[in-house]
Amino acid sequence: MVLDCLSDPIRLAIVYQLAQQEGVSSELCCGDFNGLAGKSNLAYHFAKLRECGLMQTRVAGTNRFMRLRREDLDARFPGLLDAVIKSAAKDAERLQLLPEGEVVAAD
Amino acid sequence: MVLDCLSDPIRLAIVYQLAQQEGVSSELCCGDFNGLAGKSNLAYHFAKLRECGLMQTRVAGTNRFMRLRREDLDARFPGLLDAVIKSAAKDAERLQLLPEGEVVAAD
DNA sequence: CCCTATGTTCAACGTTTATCGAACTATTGA
DNA sequence: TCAATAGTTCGATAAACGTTGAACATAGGG
Repeated sequence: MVLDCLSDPIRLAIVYQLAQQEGVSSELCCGDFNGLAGKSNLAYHFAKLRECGLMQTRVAGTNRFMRLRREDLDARFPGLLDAVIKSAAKDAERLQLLPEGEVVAAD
Repeated sequence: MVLDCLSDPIRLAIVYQLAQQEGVSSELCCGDFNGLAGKSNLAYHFAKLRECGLMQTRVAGTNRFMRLRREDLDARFPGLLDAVIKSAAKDAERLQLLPEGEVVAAD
């Protein structure tokens, strides 16, 4: 179930952004992901991520703040989250570097 | 793509059995997985696993021997395969131990 | 040379999935 | 109180997925 959840590009991006917040506020609210998809689509993905235990939601007024369930995940799937995030980081690097290289060359 | 591949229970079982062969022959042939699904269904899953670079096929006579592409995977997704296999092992343990406990108690 | 065993390919199917817009709930601020 | 903001829920739709059986290819043994 967790692997299936992580295999969707939008959900992986959500998890990745949440992981980058670890050590800072550890939290992001729904609106912070508006660039990834429409609101109703995001709510769908949030529900899936919650269902399989990947994240947790805290309601504060009209906002919902979400965070990774890092400890539970590391206990049940040791090393998995780190490996996935590290791979996602490598991909993000590649995807950012390659187009820049072409744009600069075309200038 | 790799995560999507690993998120199917049959493909995960295939990868898991292949991982257990590492250090022994490192290979299994199609027929060794007949318990998991029908032949044509297995061929479909084999193709998916090959497509995303998880395994490799060697043809020998009327048999096809498959092996994990461990080195390539560890290079591109460090720690991922190990984490997934370790988690699968924990699950296999749970699934085997729980029923046995009840059978022994009912004896 | 045929027959069997091993796998793949193809077409069909039912199910699940992601996506969208519209309607809805609830909270905040004027 | 009214309007705006932040999210969720629902229904519909199109695409992708897993599964199956039948037909096909190919190698090995009698």
